[in-house]
Amino acid sequence: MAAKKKINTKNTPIRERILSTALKLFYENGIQAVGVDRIVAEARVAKMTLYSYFASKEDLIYEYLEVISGKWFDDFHKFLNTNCKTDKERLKGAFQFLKSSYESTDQFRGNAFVNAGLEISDPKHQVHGLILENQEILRESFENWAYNSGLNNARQLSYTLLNLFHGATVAAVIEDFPEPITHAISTLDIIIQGHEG
Amino acid sequence: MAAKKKINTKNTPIRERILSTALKLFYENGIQAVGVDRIVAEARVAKMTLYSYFASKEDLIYEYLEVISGKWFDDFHKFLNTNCKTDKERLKGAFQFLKSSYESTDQFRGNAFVNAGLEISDPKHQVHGLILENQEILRESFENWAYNSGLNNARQLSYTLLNLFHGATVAAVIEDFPEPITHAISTLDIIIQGHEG
DNA sequence: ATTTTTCTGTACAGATCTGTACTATTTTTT
DNA sequence: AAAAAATAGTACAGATCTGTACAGAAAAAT
Repeated sequence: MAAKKKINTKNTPIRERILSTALKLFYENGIQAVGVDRIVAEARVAKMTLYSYFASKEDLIYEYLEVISGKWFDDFHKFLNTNCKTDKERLKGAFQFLKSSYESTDQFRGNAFVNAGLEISDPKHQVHGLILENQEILRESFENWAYNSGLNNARQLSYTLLNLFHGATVAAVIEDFPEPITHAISTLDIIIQGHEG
Repeated sequence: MAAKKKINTKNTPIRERILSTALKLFYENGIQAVGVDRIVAEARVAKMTLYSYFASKEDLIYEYLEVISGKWFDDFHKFLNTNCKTDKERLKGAFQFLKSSYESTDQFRGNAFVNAGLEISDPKHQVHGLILENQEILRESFENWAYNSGLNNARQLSYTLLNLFHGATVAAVIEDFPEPITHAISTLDIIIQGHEG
């Protein structure tokens, strides 16, 4: 993979333009469905320029996931910090963030990692490590918040919330409506109450 | 689409062989990732034979979803009828079926409809109607079972269970482990208890 | 202002994709 | 056994995909 080719390492706006275009296209249409030609066309860049910054489409995919991971967690924590005071509020805040993502994104396509994980079926593929890492970070956040809130079975609750999180996301994408997320939010109290006392 | 071409309508074993091969390949690898050449190769059939039974790959995809839908619901109800007596047991049985699917399938890739829905990003695509139909049938089953069990907010509970169902499925695929399903099962009681009395 | 680097645009190689043409072979029907 | 239908196998058209070659224009550096 990624042979001996000199890659331009400068951080020019052009590189950003290519990456952000790839970001948008990969997210909205899926990775396999988007060709390099389309990326360079929408980024208004020569194909050779793209290949001077990225060794291959594979590398571009990998960086896409890295960037979108950082972006997602940034937005996530920013949302939680401005909307939640306690860790218990953060448990619910995570789902409210999901809803706000649906509403603010012009074309909501769910979780980029879940989509990538389902699209790339080979579990030994390079990107699967990154995907698992992300899910684990989110789950651990749930677990910590639950533990700090004095809830019992914090670990199991974290898995439940992660399930619910994924399920609501997927269902919202498929149905093309935010209802599943709304339903998840209104169920949260019941689930959390079940872990109290 | 699907122009004026005479399609062989006989129900020969060859047609079944093509379809079952496509079923397996589409499910395990995704729709876009599997080419017609690979289907005819693994089905040990000439390409023209495939195209004498199916007008296009698009048609094959559509029939794939139809068949796998029927198969899934068949297996689902068969499982429930042999393992559950009451509708309340069926609520849990649905998730036990999911677990048994994971264990019995040599390469578990989750819900074919969810995957197809995520893969085909255009919400106006032909297959999205079929996908939504399936999800609604499952949700209504949940709602009916919940209602017959005397649980309150049966409708909202059905959405929660559907979310949990999808979430556990997706997580199991990504993690390549059945744990998310196990966790979902052990959370069911808590959620159901929250809808009692 | 001149050199050097970067970017563009087109063209193309090689692979792969869907779908078709055509002939030979096998299977089925009569 | 002869005729008809179905299938195989190869080849190929046309489109699309990743990645590269190369000449000229634009930008940056000196």
